[in-house]
This record gives sequence, structure tokens and C-alpha cells, in this order.
Amino acid sequence: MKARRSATTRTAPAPRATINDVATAAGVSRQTVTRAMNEMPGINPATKARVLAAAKRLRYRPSRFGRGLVKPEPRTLGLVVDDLTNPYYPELASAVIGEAAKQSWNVIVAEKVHATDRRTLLLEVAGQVDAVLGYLNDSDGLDQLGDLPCIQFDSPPGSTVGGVELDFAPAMAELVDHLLDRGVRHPVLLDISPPGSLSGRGQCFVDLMREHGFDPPVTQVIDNSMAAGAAGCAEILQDHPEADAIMAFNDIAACGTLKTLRRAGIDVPGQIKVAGFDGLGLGTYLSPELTTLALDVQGVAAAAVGLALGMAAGEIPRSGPKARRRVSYRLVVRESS
Amino acid sequence: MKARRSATTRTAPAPRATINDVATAAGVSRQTVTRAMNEMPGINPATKARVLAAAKRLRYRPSRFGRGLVKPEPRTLGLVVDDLTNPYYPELASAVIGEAAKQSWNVIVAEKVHATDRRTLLLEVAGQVDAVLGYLNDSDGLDQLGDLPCIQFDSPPGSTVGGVELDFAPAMAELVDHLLDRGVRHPVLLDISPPGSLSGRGQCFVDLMREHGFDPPVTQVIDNSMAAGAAGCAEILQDHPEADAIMAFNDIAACGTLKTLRRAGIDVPGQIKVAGFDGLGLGTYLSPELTTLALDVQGVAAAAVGLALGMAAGEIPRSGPKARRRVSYRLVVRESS
DNA sequence: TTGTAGGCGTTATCAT
DNA sequence: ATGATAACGCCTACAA
Repeated sequence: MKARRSATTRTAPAPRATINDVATAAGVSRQTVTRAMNEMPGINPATKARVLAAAKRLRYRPSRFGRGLVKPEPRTLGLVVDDLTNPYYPELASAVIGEAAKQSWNVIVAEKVHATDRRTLLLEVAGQVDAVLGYLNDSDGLDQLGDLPCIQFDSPPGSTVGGVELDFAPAMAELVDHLLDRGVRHPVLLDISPPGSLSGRGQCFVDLMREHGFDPPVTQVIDNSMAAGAAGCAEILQDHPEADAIMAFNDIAACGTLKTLRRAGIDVPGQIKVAGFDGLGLGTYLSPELTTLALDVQGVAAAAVGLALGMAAGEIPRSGPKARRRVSYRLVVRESS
Repeated sequence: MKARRSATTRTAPAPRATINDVATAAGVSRQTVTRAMNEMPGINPATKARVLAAAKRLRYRPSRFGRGLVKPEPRTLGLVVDDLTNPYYPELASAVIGEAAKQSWNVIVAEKVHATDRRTLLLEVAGQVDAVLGYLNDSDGLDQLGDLPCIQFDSPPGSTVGGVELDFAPAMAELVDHLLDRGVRHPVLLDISPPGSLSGRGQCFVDLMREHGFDPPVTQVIDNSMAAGAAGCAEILQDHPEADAIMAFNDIAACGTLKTLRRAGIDVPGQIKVAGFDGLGLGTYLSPELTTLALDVQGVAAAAVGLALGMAAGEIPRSGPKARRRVSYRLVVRESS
């Protein structure tokens, strides 16, 4: 029974007990400790009890590193989001965590908003996981990932990693029909500004409206905050007093829009109809509840986790057509339209 | 240069390259590979380049297990929440992740809602982390944690693990004063039902009102959903038509309350004032914006992460007075009161 | 039923 | 500047 490590020097942070410590304390071999800890057969109940008692006394916890080294089963996913404070991301995160949990995988969640350097963030996360998911782009340092499986949300066609593509066109067509059916004649688009051009969804809205003989004016805002949405709506009221529908580029902006309309005493949907994009739960908290194009978040999560786990298992290539999936939006009509 | 493992049998999932593979490929020793990979000094630039090239070619990624075994620095936190779909938790999670990131710790987020068995959930998370944080109670299986550092949110006095206590009394007193100042004479409490008794916050509200000579009636609802809040408010309108203020047990319920009031055509805050509890960002999305008692989520996260990391480092005891912190709420007056 | 021997992938120490 | 050797904590085979 020799002292473990250097005889407890001073106030060192008390090193964790190892399997050897337990074995020594219980007067058995390491192997017997393993058998006792892991509910394995072929061990004398009395011995087992003695070992477990020793383990408890020494506060023994098996090291995940030692174990991981011997049974290298991938079990941890990294999810990178912008900011959990933006209601979109928690819904995605929840769905991803749920899908991962089904396969007993854990999820490390990282937020870009807390990182000083996005490349470093991704690198640090990558070092702790068996696959990465997220709204990632080249500027996040995708190149540093090496062979680590990676799934990009809203993935552009030529991506070098796996991805989930988001298909909103059919749902947008439904929405346009819906608005026109309800008598809309002066639709306006509230878009986010890549100055000079439109967002993909915005362009789609405009194109569809044009097919029906309307040419919606566009107001653009700087960022995706609710305040920006509110300001954008105020601008619309001023520039386009004839407006009878506002299509917002996402639910948050639509939320700001509703706020401005309420303050202006404008009835929704009576005078102006409002539609959002994303399908956040937030939309049901509002009053009137928000009509929106809802992403199938569950579907996105299932696709992404499926791809990631498949890649980690070596069953799906890291990139190329087999590394891609497509998920749709659907029209959810609520009170605001 | 011997073949690694058994010469690539059939379509096995292609084992990851190890440091040995890289060393062999580059014609150097493992140690030199380590030096090259880890930006260590004392290596010939040419050698380094050759090693890095080999590593890239073989898609070598250092194993976190191998590394963790040698440098056993704790680096991963487990955060257990009920459900990220409830807007309270993402705000907490974001704050925790931010605090953890400051110390280069990662956070595994787990949701009870996705677990069939809460004990199993906690056990699985515990196995992957160096400390656990969460709204946990005995029924989650706190006993299985052994010596793993654990911090409980809203921790009850006698807890056997570390904890953060939430102190709302002073802020509640402020709120009561505020309401009375604004002319409230018929306050009503919308509480969640532990049938027969009141929630801590509810009791506090009632007690304070009584000190001022008012005796608020109480309406209780089943769960913490917005729908329940809306229903509770409807009940209040019927049972207490004289009500001129509703204190809801949380922001979600307050949200439902606002909805019912709007539909009933009741002006807020003109006819009835509404206050919530938690201080969610959600409150600012609503219209009118919600007056609320706001928890200092950042403070909670800082306290919890501080305790957890201190425990993991062996500088703070696992339980007892030194394992506890206290964080306050503050009154945030917005439009609804 | 229990113990012995070996190796998982990495880094640190000490030679060379 | 580079390499050899020895851990780290755990599990699986095999031997006793």
C-alpha cells in the first residue's frame, strides 16, 4: 500500500482518485474495480460491495478521457449559433439537442456573440467534439476544421462541407396567394439590407408578386433587431401610406412592425396585414398572433444531426451531394393577416 | 514503415489517423509531431513544414481523449435546463455560456424535456463534464453525482450541493410601492398552483400588499404556459371585475394576460396595470412592453460559473455556506404599469 | 472469481 | 533540433 503520487504536498487541489486508488483501497486489482463499476458479470457480490464502498469513500469518478481513449465512440456534437438571445436560435438548439439526445449524443453550444475571435471560437469547439453544426461561413474559419464533420445551416450550393438547404419558395408562393386572396393590393416588403440587392426571401416575394401584376416597394433596414423592424415600419407608413400588407424579412422585424402599427392606432389585420418569416414561438406570444412562413426546425435538426452522425460514423461523405439535405418552410396563417 | 493496424480491411469506417501515423509519414518521431502541431519552439522550420503537410494529408486531428489524459485541465460545464423553448432558459443559457467562455470553458446543454428519465439524463451529462449547473432537485438524481461539483439555481436553504439563491423580496417591495403610487386599489395575484398554498413570490406579493392595507384575491393556474396565463386572466376579469392591477407569477403568464386584456378591449395600463416576473427580453417584444421584476441573469451566471470553476479547481468546497451565492431582482418599469 | 499484461493517443522529461 | 522513454486512467484479452 504505497502512497499515491507524491505524499499529499501542502494544499494541492487534491487530485482525483483513480481506478488504481480504488483497487488499492479495496485490496483488489484494477480489473475487479472495472467489473464492479460497470455492472459486469462474474464478480463476487461481496467483493463488488467492498469495491463500490471504497469507490464511494474515495469519491472516485471514472475519467472520461481514460474511457474515451479505450472506447472511442463519438458522442459529442458542437452547435455554433450567433446568439441564444435571438429567439430563433434557442428553437433550433432545442431541436438539435433533442435529436442528438435520441442517439445519446451530447451537444456543446457555443455563441459567436461571446467570442472575440470567431476563428478561435470554432477551433476551440472543434477540439472538443466529433462533429460541428451551425450557421457557419468561411469567415468563421471553416478551413481549420480539417477532417472534422461539419454541417452548415442554410448552406450555399458550392459549399465544401455538409449542409442543410432551406427551401422557402413554395411556402412563399402560398403566402402571396393568401395575401391576394384576402384583398391585398398594395404589398410592401420590409427587407434587411445588403445595400443594393435584396435578401433571397425578399427577392422571392417580389418576384412572385410581380407574377401577379404587383410591384411591391421595398424598405430596407440595417440589422435584424426588433427596433430596426419598428423603424422600418414607421418609414413605410410615411413613404407608402397606401400600404395594406407588410412582408417582414423575419419574425423579429414583424414584431417591431406590429408594435409600430399598434402605436399608430392602425388595425391589424383590418387596415394592414403583416407576415413574418421563421415561425418562431414568439409569434404566438404576440397579439395579434403573427402569420408567418415557418421553418420546419425539427426537420432541419433531424437532417443536420443525421448527416453529422452519419459522417462521424464514416457512412456519409464529408461533402458533396450526399452530404446535403433540403428542408422546407410552410405557411402558418394566424391573426395578423 | 509498418502498416498501421490491420491492413485496411474491407470497408471499415476508416480509423482516424493518429500521431504515430503522422510521425511515420513524415519520417520523424511522435514528439516532433507534437512540437509541430502545438506551435512549440525548438523545431526546424523545414521539419515542421514537412510534419504539418503530412498531418494535413492524413487529415490528422489530435484526440481530445489522449490529450485530456495528459493535461487533465477541466474545461467542460454541463448545464441542465427544462426546455430551451421556454424563453427564460435561453437567456440563462446564454449568460452561462458567456461566463464560461471567458475562462475558455465549454458548455454542454441538456434539456429535461427531451429525456425519458431525468436521472439518466443527469448521469449521462455528468459523465461528460467537470461540473454541473441547473435547476436541479433531488428527483433529478443529485445523489448520483458523487463528488462532481454541482450548482443548483434557486437553491433551497438546506441543499447538499452548491447553489445560487434568488432574492426577490426587495424588488417586490418596490413594485408594490410603484403600483400603489400609480393609484392601484384593487390588485389581484395570478399565481401558479401548488394547490392550497402560494408560490414564494406570490406569498411575498400578498404579504406586502397586506402591509399596505390591501388584501389581493388570488387566482391560480395549472402550469406556466402562456395559455394558462390567458385563461387565468379571463377568470380574473369574471371574478374580480373591479381589478385594476394584475401581478402575474412570471412573464409568460403576464404575456397571456396582456393578450386576454387586449381581446377584451381593456386598456393597459389605463384600466388595468400588469406586471410580470423574470425580466425576459420577451417583455420588450410585447406591446405594451411589460413591467417586470427582472432577475439579474448575468449575475446568476457569473455566480454559478464562479462557484463551479472554483469547485473544479478545488478552491471552493462542494457544499456549505461557501458554496452559496445570492443574486437579486430589480424592478423594471415599462409600459404596462 | 480474480489477476496480469498490454495498449488506446497524447505530452513531458530527459537524453542525444 | 530531435528522439527515446515513461507516464496519464481506463478497458479488453487472456491467464490463473
